Amino acid sequence: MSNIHIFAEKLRSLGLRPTQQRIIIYSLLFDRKDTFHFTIDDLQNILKNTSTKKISLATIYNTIHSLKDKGYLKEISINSEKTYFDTNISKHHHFFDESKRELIDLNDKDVGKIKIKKAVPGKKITSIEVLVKIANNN
Amino acid sequence: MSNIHIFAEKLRSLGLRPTQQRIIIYSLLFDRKDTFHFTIDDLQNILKNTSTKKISLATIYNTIHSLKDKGYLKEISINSEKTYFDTNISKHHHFFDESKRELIDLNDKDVGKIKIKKAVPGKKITSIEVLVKIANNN
DNA sequence: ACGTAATTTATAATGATTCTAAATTAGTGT
DNA sequence: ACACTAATTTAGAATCATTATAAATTACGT
Ligand SMILES: [Mn+2]
Ligand SMILES: [Mn+2]
Ligand SMILES: [Zn+2]
Ligand SMILES: [Zn+2]
Repeated sequence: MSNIHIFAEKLRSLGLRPTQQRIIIYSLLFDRKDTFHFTIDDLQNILKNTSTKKISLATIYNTIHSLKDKGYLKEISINSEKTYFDTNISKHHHFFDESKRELIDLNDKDVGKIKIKKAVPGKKITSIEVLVKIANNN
Repeated sequence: MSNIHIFAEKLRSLGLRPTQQRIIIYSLLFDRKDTFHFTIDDLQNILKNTSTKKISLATIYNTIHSLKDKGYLKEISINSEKTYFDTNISKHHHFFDESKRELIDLNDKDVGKIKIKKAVPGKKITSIEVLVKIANNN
């Protein structure tokens, strides 16, 4: 059973035709052990360097947005300069390394329980996310 | 002692000439009791509706960036659609109302102590920020 | 293989932000 | 008050990321 076939099935199960481009992108994003945090620009560069097949920028955007809409990617806003995507769609938090300007996952268990002592009338909490900025020591 | 004169002195003390445009913007931002969260677009609309003097978009950007660079405004990224600025420069957290798409301050004291149980070698924590998304009940 | 709809692609359009260079204004000295 | 100079404002152009368009290609059921 080749990975490609498995990815093709995954895509099909999402209602997305397993095109060559989607399989290449899907395997780049998900055929790895760890969470992958990336920008569209990152992805474009990696694809340029690792894939023989040229994938247009429009297709990169289309594919990422499809995967995001299907709930397979999370979008993360850290600053106005870049938009990040995250293959870890579970509830979790982040370190942001100000030096390398990259995200590192903080498991939900890595953060103590967060107590919110204020409520807004008529509103309920839908999510709580912590962003921990880090920089080089000294 | 008019407010305008006070604002003029404030600006001067920041190394910014108290021009008519800056005084108008400064008083709009800071002559209020509560924190003000806004986008450039918000500011432009408010100025259009409240000020007789027309202020160019370039000047709005210039002024906001000057104030941000001087540490009098904080920039906040919630999502990729808009960039928010915050007149509250103290360490604090936020509610983000998904319905109204607006920010509400969460005082540092309104959030229980946050314990980060993971460290990154060679890195130190420079800030911890919590974003609590809220939506209409039911 | 054929037909058709889905997808990809090059390219154009958009929108927010930044840049540019000319016009205006604020502060200084007379 | 007037003149001078540097700082600031401004309209408009440039840039950059993202989205839209519409023609070419591909996937897939028949
Ligand atoms: Mn990169
Ligand atoms: Mn608004
Ligand atoms: Zn993550
Ligand atoms: Zn705030």
